[in-house]
This record gives sequence, structure tokens and C-alpha cells, in this order.
Amino acid sequence: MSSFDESDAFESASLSARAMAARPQPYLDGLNPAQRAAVEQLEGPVLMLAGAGTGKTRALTARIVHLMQQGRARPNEILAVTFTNKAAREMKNRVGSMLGQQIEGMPWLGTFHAICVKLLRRHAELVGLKSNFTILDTDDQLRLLKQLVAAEGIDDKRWPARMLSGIIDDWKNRALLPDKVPAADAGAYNHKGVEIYAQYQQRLKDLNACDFGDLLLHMVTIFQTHEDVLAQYQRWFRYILVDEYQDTNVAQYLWLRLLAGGHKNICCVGDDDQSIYGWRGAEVGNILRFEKDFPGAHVVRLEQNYRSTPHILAAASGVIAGNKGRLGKTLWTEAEQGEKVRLIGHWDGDEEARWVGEEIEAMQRGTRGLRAFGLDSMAILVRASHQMRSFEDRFLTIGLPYRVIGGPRFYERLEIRDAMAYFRVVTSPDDDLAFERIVNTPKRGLGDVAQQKIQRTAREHGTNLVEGARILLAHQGIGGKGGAQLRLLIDGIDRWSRMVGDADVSHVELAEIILDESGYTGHWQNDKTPEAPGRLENLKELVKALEQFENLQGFLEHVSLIMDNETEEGGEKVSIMTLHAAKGLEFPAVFLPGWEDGLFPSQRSMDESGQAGLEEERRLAYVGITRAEEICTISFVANRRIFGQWQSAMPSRFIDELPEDHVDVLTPPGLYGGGFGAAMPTSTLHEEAANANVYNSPGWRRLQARSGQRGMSQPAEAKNMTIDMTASSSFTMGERVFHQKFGYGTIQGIEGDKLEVAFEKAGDKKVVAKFLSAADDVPF
DNA sequence: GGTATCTGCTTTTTT
DNA sequence: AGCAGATACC
Repeated sequence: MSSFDESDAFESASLSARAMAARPQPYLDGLNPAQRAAVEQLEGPVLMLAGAGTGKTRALTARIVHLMQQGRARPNEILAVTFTNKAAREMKNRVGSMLGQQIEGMPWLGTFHAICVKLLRRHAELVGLKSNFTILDTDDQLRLLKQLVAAEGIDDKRWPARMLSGIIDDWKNRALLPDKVPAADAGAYNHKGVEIYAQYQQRLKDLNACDFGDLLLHMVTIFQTHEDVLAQYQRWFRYILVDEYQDTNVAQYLWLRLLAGGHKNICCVGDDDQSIYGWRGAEVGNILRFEKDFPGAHVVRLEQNYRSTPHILAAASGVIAGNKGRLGKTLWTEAEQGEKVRLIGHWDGDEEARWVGEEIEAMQRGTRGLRAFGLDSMAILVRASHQMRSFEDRFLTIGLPYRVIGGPRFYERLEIRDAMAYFRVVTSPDDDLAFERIVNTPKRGLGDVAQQKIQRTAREHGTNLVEGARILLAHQGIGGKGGAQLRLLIDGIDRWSRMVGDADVSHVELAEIILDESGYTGHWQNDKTPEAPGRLENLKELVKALEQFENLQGFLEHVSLIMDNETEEGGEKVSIMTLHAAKGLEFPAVFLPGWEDGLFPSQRSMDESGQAGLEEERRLAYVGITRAEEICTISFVANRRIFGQWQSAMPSRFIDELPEDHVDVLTPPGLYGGGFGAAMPTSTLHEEAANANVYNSPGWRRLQARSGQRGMSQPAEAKNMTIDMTASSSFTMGERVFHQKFGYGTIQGIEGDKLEVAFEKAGDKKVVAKFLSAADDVPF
């Protein structure tokens, strides 16, 4: 067998492993040559450059199976890292089914964070933690920072703790401990950033806790400072696989490089063109630099696409070609040409939503020679979540079933966090943040003053808050109603803590007892607000979820790491999600609305990160288009309301980058023939102005040229209605003006482009200049 | 301690 | 516009 040519392979392999290796290899069947190469090149560094839809998960799982069947490594000697739990789960399942049996466990297949927790629990003492440390969520993290910021006497207004939390996250992503923060960052957070960062790390240690960033950072630190520990794992993990390598940050990169440092058997899979998480610390540079980092690396390109039609691929390739510094891939497919990418412009967001709704219904029935698409096979991918609203509104009114993917998660809800804080207090007494959260929830008459007393006592005695409260009570340091309530709470915590190890009380029962006796359930039962029933429902669900775990601790760990909320229920639905959430997914029909400059590419992204920002947006466009299997429909609008203000919009520059030969321009129903007067009965003056803009934009003119006869030519009337937007702020005091809604009025005051107008019917209003026109210009 | 009002902000999000 | 967080007020 040709794949056995690495000579060292069998020296250490057992007889049984060799027997395994002699078995047939059905998992290799059906792999294309590139995939096969990526699977069979087991030794040394391998970079699998896997374009969208090229079967990388398949190759990755085949590689894992191959490693085992070749006897190169036992399942527990393979380190396979993903970013999300979903990806880890999928890989586990696929390895299992490829193997034709449930593997006796791949304990080291998981997310970076899950694997690091496992490692860190074993070596916690090396970074000053106990192995039962708690993992703080962003909520706790922020509260802790707020305390530190307040203690420094910093004006939280000018320097929000949130900002600092972002800065610290960033440092941690870059694997920078407080003493390693570069001088260039010394000015961060009003020159106090580094100092508070150091305090924060100290507080975490005191609390026997760490945040998400620490999970990786601590392991990197341990590996860097304890050669023996590192060597142990370098030997243990005989092969390393990494998914979505383009999304790794510096800390993750260092972690991998350290672990792979011995044998260099590391296989990284990724696609530089799909790097869309730069804003949270991902370094595309990691994947671009791979061959330098690992000299002699085998680079395998997966370029045969099994997902999309040639037109869709060509459109995606055309757009991404605008980026510089790519590793470069050329996707191809054997699929039929199929439909061109469809492009359509609309008047405004509501109309776009209306059209998409109708189109979805039409496609569901099967239309214009296209096959019928089920709702599950269609998705709307937006740049920003606020775009979802108009679609949801519209779909609700027409009764089109939809599901939003990615919104707020179950475990992030208030009541769930409260309940979990109770569990945490009971299972880890040092978890002060959890105690702070529940001490006065439900209300126990323990306000700021009482809580500060507890804090002070705890600090004086160098202990945790529960203990502090106990001491305070013993010394009658707190009286009245609050004191009595605190007594009850502390007694409760003691009682519940004892039950944790009690074999007669299951952890599910215990959870119910805690929520009941603490008065937390009652608190929501007494609450008359409309959301109270839902919250009680969620609490029930939480308790039910507990059944699947051995104990409370196991559950808490699961929750802190696994924040997903996969509640798939009820029938066929159209999916609505952000482009980011869509990565890794695919749909037969995809709608990509909102392709307007400023929205997509996002203005903020370009302002903050310049060319790099634009390129990341472009990759996002690439990700969006490549989600589509058969039909991809891009749309943009002439007018969009942003932050409550109407703005005229220009078609996205990415539209200009779509290769013409692969694009079909559709005619929006409202714009065909007739004039604006007929088509747009509700149009207002500013909208006409905006419209004139769009019709003069390069994007629109090109559309016009392309669409030929089906024309979206600019109606003659529109030209005459063009209003000079720059001149619109040149109103003068006392001038008579017209506003579509408020009617006629007189200018009373001018502040930049905001004008104060006394309307004859509507009274005094502040209005943005572009909503106004000189009274005698009004064309009606 | 609970509510009512005001202010300011507003991309993307996993673990 | 719509929301969250903070402040003001009862």
C-alpha cells in the first residue's frame, strides 16, 4: 500500500494497530485527489487550503479515521480543535459514522476553550488557581471590572468599563499578560488600562476564577514556563488537527505552535478568503504565514466545489479577486451552469422585504422555470442584525414562517444567570461574583450599605463573601429585616451545600430546592409583568436540562463553555441570520439584501480598519455568495432608514465587482415603466432627491446598461426633480419651506443641518435640512 | 426600593 | 427608531 511509505510508522505500532491498518479503507473512496492527498499526508505540517464547499470536513474526518486505522495514534492521542461546539459535535459524529462505530471517545476533540479547561484543571496550581476554578462569563467579567474602575475613581462616563473589557480581551487574544503589554498600548484607557488589567488578574486569582481569554492564556503561560509539562503533551498529542485556522488569534496560534513544536505533525485547515473575525482578534496572518512557521509544510488546495453552480462560484470569485495578499485558490465545479446570480434594486427597505417575501412564496411554489424550494432551503443573510427587523415584520404580516438564527441565547437570559449564580454559590463558596448577584435577588432588603458591610468584613478577614456575611451576622453587625433575611440566605446556602454530596438528593431535586427555598421561583410567581410566565418556563427548562448531567458542577461547566441554544422545532421555515452566523452553512437559495455602501461594506469597518476593514467586508461578501447552492439573489435599496433617519443609499461597491456575465438584473415591479408619480405615490421630496443620487451612481448606471430592454431607466420626470442636496442646508432664517409631513412653515433657527421650523399646522419642530425644500420649489 | 424619565448609542459574536 | 443604562424622583 502506497500510503505506508513513511518508514517510522510501524516501529512503534502494535500488532493490533497493524491489523487495523490492513483493513480496507472505505473512507478514502470518493475522495478527490486533493482531498486524498490531504488525508494521506500524515507526517509533518500540512496546510489544507479548503475553499468554500470543497468538502473540508469530510477530508478532516477522513484524516482522523485514517490516523486511527493506520495505527498512527489512538483516539486519545489525537488533538482536534474547532472553534465552536457545533463544529466539534459534527466532527465527532462524522468520525463515528465513518468508522461505522461509536468511537471509544476522542477526549481531545473539542473547542480551544473546552480543551484548555480540561488541561488547565490538571495544572491550575501552576498559575495560582485551584483545579475547581470557575469560569466567568462576560457579565461577571464586566461587573468585576466596574468595581475596579470605580475603586480607581475613574469617570465611568468617559471611560466605560465596557471599553476596558474590550481592551483586556484584545490583550488576552494577543497573549499579553499585564507585564508584557507593549509601550504603544500604555495609554490605553486613560493610561490606567495596564494597571487595572493587573489588578483584574489578581482579583480573578483571589476568586479562583478565570475568564474565557484566560483559559488559553494560562495554558500558553504554563507551556512557556514549564518545559516538562509542555514536553508531556507534545509527546501525548501525536497528531494535531485544527479547523478554521484562519480564525485563530495570537494566543491560539502560540498554543498550537508550542504543542506541535516536537513532531510538527500539525494539519491546519482553513480558508484565508473566509476570515471574517478580525474584529475579535483573529489573525489572517496566521494562515498566510503557515509555510514560514512550519518550514517544509505540505500545502494542499481543495478547489473542487461540491456546493454551488458555476455562476455562483464565478460571482464569488469575481468579488474576492479584489483582495490583495491572498493565498489564492480557484474554485471549480462539475455542476450545471444553473441560474445567474440575480440582482435587484428596490426603493426602500420595506419594499425590499416585501419583494423577498413574495419571491420566497413564489419560489416555494416553483416559478419562472425554477424548481420548487422548500422554506428550509432558503435563507436571508444580512450584514447587521437590525436589518432583520423589516423582514420579520413583513413575514409576520404575510404569515411566512421564519426562524432567526443566532439571537440571544438561553443561558444569557437574566433568570437563567440568576439561577446559575445560586448553583455556583452552593458549589463554589469562593465565587463572590455569584454571591453578589444573588444576595439581594429576590429583594431581601440588602441594599448597597449592607452589601458594602459584607464586603468590608470579608476583606478584613481575608475570606469570601459568604464567610464574611456569616461573621458579620455572628457579631450582630447587621440588624433589622435585612439581617434576618441574610441569616435565612446563609443558612440556606449552608443547607444546600451539604446536600451537594448527599446521595439521597439528586442534583435535579437539589436545584429545585434551591430555587424554591431561596424564594427565587416565588419572586417570579409574584411578578405581574408579562414576561414573568416565560421566565418561569425557562427555569423549568433549566431544571430539565440538568437531568442530562451527573451533578451540578458538571452542568455549570457545560453551560459556561457551551452557550448554544439549538431548539429546532416546528415545520419548515425560512432562515434569517447575519452573514457571520451563516459561515459554514449552505442553502439552495440565498437572499443577500442590503448591499449598499455604508451598510455593506460597513462604514464603520472601513473607518476603523481602512483597507483591511474593506477586505474583511469583501470576504464577508464572498462568504455570503458561496452559501448559495442554486440561487443567489442580491439586492440593494435607494433609501434606507438608519438610526431613525432616512438616508439615500448608493449600491454597494461590491455590486460593481460582480462579473457581469454571471449576473442577471431583475426588474423591481414598482420601477418598471410609468413614472415615479405613478409608481411611488407616497414618495416625498427627499426621497426624490435620494433617488436622483442612486440613478446617477456608477453602480446603477451599469445596471441600467446591463438590463437593457427590461430597463430601469431613469424616468424623465426624475431628472427634473433632482434637488441639490448640498444646497439644502443653505436655508435662510425666515425662509418659507415645505415638509412632506408637516406642510408649510418658516425657518426659525439653524444649527448645522438641523433646522428649527415653525410649521403652520404642525407647530414648532426640529427637522433635518434635507427633509425640507423651499416652498416655491414644491413640485406638486 | 421601585418607578419614571432622560440620555446616548447604535456591526459582526464565540467561548 | 428603539433600546439599555443611568439618573431622578417618589
